[in-house]
Amino acid sequence: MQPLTKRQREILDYLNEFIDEHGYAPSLEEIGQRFGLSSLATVHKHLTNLQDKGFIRRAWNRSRSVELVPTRMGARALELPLLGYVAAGVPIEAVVSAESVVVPEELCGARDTYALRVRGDSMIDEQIRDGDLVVVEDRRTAHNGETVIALLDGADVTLKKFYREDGHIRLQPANDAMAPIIVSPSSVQIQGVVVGVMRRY
Amino acid sequence: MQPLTKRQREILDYLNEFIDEHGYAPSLEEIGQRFGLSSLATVHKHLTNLQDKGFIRRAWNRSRSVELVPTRMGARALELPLLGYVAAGVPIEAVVSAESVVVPEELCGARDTYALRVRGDSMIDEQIRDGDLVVVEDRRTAHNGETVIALLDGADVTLKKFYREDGHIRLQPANDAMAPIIVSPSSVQIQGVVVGVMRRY
DNA sequence: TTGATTTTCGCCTTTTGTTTGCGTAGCATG
DNA sequence: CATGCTACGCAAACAAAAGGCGAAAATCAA
Repeated sequence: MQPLTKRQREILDYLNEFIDEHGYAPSLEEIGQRFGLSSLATVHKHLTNLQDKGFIRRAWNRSRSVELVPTRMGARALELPLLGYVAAGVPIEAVVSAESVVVPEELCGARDTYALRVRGDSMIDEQIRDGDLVVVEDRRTAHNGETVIALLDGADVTLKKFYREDGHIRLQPANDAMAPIIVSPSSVQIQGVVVGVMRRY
Repeated sequence: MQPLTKRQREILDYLNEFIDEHGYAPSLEEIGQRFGLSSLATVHKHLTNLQDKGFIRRAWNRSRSVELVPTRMGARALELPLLGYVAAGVPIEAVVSAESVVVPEELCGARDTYALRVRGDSMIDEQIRDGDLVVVEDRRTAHNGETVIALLDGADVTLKKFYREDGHIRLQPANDAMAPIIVSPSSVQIQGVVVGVMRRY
């Protein structure tokens, strides 16, 4: 969508306002009157320009047929670093200036947030599949039932559901074919908590 | 992207601010006035440099045609209309100016795209759960295995996997507890194809 | 058909962007 | 130190787009 000039912006704003108020578009004359234009040709030219730039649509030769095309731009989103893969092994190497992903602000946590690509089907029953992108909020503690990025004995990193039970921590894969990992609180380190999932077909 | 000089940074910031405030770009003279430059050539040269370094785009010889190229922050994302719920019943009422959702551009299809909130667990085995947001590309045809929004007999709308088999269409829920729907091609109308999924915890 | 509305056609003025030529200052390099 | 490069600046001439006019033609809806 191309940028507007001052006049075009004024007219577009007026169209917006008028349609919002009346439920239908103004006639050429009403527009001209609003802006003190004595020639409808001028108005018509403006509308044509707005149409060329993709801000409105018009049915040919129909009264009050201008339609605002949804602008759908300028939305709030953040570009999060894509730090690597998660499943097993040691995926989170804080590679500087690696890839990055655009994520809607609503999907991000309050604190530092990053993204990881999921490898394998260990969380399949939690509706997280191979290839999905998980949005991870960087924190060191988790509540029961949350999906976490956990570091085991300073070595392996996995994506599991987190449960604190008496005397130990249970890391539960959401997959019947896999067994839970039960460890002492001292040997597990929470790296982050999954706050969002994104998938592309 | 190459680094900016001090002056270029100032001008880029001003462009940002002006466009954000007015909805259109400043003219060369307005820029020059803001910075106390008496020659438009100076302004012009700055804009050319900014363009060469990839921070702005300009249409040739067009008024107020400078456009900021999306930088790291506030990255490329679209605001798609959230048209309602999908599961069964008739969810897609093209409610104007209803809610909307911010979706990364990468998740959107090429054509018109909108979002729906998923109700129920009919697609649970496809890793789409109750409450998820599906990004739907508006089209009328689908390939085998794609997840589609289908309209049955002009009445019910459902979210199913699509299979064209000899003589009929099979709409397959991804849930063992549910039976597939088998209908003739004439009584099913594809409304759109799911191209993305988003979930927030 | 008639009245309301939109399109189109010249022609004009104003606004805006582009180009060329010239000049200064800072900085790095050979 | 001279040389060349880049950033930054001025002024004027020019070209094109944007904004505007009035009238006539074309279209649509009632």
